Amino acid sequence: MSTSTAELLRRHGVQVTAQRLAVLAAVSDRPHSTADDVTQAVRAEIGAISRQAVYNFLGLMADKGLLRRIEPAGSPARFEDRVGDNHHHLICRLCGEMVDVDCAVGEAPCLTAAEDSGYEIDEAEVVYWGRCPDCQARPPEAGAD
Amino acid sequence: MSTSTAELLRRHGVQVTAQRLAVLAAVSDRPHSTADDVTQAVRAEIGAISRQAVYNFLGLMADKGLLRRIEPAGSPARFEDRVGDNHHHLICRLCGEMVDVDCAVGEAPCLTAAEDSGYEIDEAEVVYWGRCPDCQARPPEAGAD
DNA sequence: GCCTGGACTTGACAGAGTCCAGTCTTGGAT
DNA sequence: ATCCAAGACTGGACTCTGTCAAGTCCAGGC
Repeated sequence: MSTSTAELLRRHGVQVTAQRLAVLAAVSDRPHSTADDVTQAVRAEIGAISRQAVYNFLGLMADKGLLRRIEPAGSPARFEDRVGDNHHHLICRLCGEMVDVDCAVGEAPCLTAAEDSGYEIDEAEVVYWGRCPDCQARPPEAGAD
Repeated sequence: MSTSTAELLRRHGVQVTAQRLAVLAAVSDRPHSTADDVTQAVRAEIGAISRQAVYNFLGLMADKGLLRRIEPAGSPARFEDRVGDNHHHLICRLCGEMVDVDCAVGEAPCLTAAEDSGYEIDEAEVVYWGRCPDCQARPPEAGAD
């Protein structure tokens, strides 16, 4: 798939490098990765990359709309390559695990505010908060250990 | 109203101090304030307070459900004393200005995810992104000046 | 094979928030 | 009214994310 990934980048006027392909592969392999997760993964894959290169490229891709940046409360920014559809996220309050939730409506903005206060709204971002199955199963952690 | 504010705190088993009353007053006066905004306001009001005291108390109040903490992407945490209802926020992408939007449903979670993946959902957080009236009126800022 | 713009690296820096040790204050008990 | 202990406040160091800037290196067009 790397070939078509490279194609995709060139088509968007973005130069292709080994680092960039590895970053995209990492995000694709582990959706909802943080910049740091990506850096680790890329280093495991191609040996080395600078923090800055990762930040630059992730930011560039997010600007181009080829990656989506998610910034949940209390967490560093996360990235995913599922773009173009308008899905939302479900996040566990305890462990931070995040999963995708399809949007019933399908296109952004998928909700209309009751009163827009004169704002020109282009997106309704929805985050569902709760407890994931694992954290429900293993709940209180009452000072055990 | 400070008297009843003090009452409220005691009723929740929270000690009352001049700093705390000033912090609550500041948040009440300027909803959507950041911790730093609050610190500035309190210093103007009672002379001095430490950053730490502000963070501790805001966190405590948020835990008790007496204040609500909002953490929009790209912004430090903001606080408001409008709790108990389930309203949402409308944020300007350009200037960061934030306004409240009433929730049509009224209680959390106000939306049901299409597929909950086994999660136990307790809140649906909605953020509307757009451009505020001011930024629409004064748009491109095309490298002027 | 050369050249130039863009990508990468390194290191310093900034903003937001937390941790910790010591001191001071609140508010219940005497 | 005074004393005392819990817990609030202070100041400073520290961590974590992310950004800026200067210099070097490489992709890809000629």
